[in-house]
Amino acid sequence: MKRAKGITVTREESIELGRLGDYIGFRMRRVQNHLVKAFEAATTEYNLRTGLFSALALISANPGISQNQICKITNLDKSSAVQIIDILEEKGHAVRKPSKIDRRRHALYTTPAGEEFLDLLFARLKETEATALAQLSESELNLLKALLDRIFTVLK
Amino acid sequence: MKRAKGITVTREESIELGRLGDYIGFRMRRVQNHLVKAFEAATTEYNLRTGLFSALALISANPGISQNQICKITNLDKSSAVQIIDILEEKGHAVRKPSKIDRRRHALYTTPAGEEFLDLLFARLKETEATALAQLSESELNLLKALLDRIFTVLK
DNA sequence: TATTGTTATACTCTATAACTATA
DNA sequence: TATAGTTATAGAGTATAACAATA
Repeated sequence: MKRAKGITVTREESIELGRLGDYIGFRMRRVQNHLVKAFEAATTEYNLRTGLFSALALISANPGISQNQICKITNLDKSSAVQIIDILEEKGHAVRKPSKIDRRRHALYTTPAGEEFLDLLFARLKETEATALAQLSESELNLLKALLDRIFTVLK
Repeated sequence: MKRAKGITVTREESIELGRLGDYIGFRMRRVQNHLVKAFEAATTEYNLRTGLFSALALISANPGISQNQICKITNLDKSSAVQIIDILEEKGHAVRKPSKIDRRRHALYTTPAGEEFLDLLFARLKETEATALAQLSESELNLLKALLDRIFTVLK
């Protein structure tokens, strides 16, 4: 079963993963790389900046959220958040309004155009994942989610 | 159970993930972010460049491997590979030798120092993952690996 | 003609620090 | 004093294209 670890690059040459193959991190990264690339390929026309999709989705799910709160969830730097919200405002997908509870903050809201765009992006994401995860059954998918959540909960 | 999706940022404010929480990609990224950061924190002293660890591990597992073969496995660009192998050579962890089968290629080999360094890095990785994955049982870990591999096999 | 490795370059993303206005 | 947001800047990573040597 040694072959199972190898990846055939050409007909002749097989490359061993060695110890690398023993780690969850490496296996997750491989899958993650593919999912990210597939989603990027499906959304090249929108030239999505990293973090923009998550930011817009979080604003939609939490009307009035602040830039700082987005940073805390997404591990984004606050200066990157400024750039991303700038883009969202330029494209008319979100707006900054003054916060009523803290005048230092901006309260962020999606626009109708932003919601439409978000629907579109989620549709693309769904297609992307459906293709990638087609080989897993419903219960296996739920299992995978549950395991990932268990790990995440501990890490937090 | 609505609260289960929220992440408490302060005592008062809970942030909803909304539709984002429905996707495997988002859940994997969260976990992946943490694993990567934990490993980086455990190896800051070595100032590891992205891809360097994988490259060294692949050279170790495949003595005589070419730069191009490494690129194919790791999704690294060939110009990035040059930089990484340069660093590995400077630090005395790997060497380029002329390939006997193709004079365009370099055949890459680890040095004893490189193997020692690799042992050290794998030990750090093992500790990192052990902490992160402590809440999963042996069988759950194997299950997670198997599911990730099933997905990867299909993607390839 | 195509591939391996190299070099140079430009672009994106990230990290940092200094600044303002508020708390 | 600390926090939210802004700005500017430098660094790291990635992508691209042009090139030489070899297949």
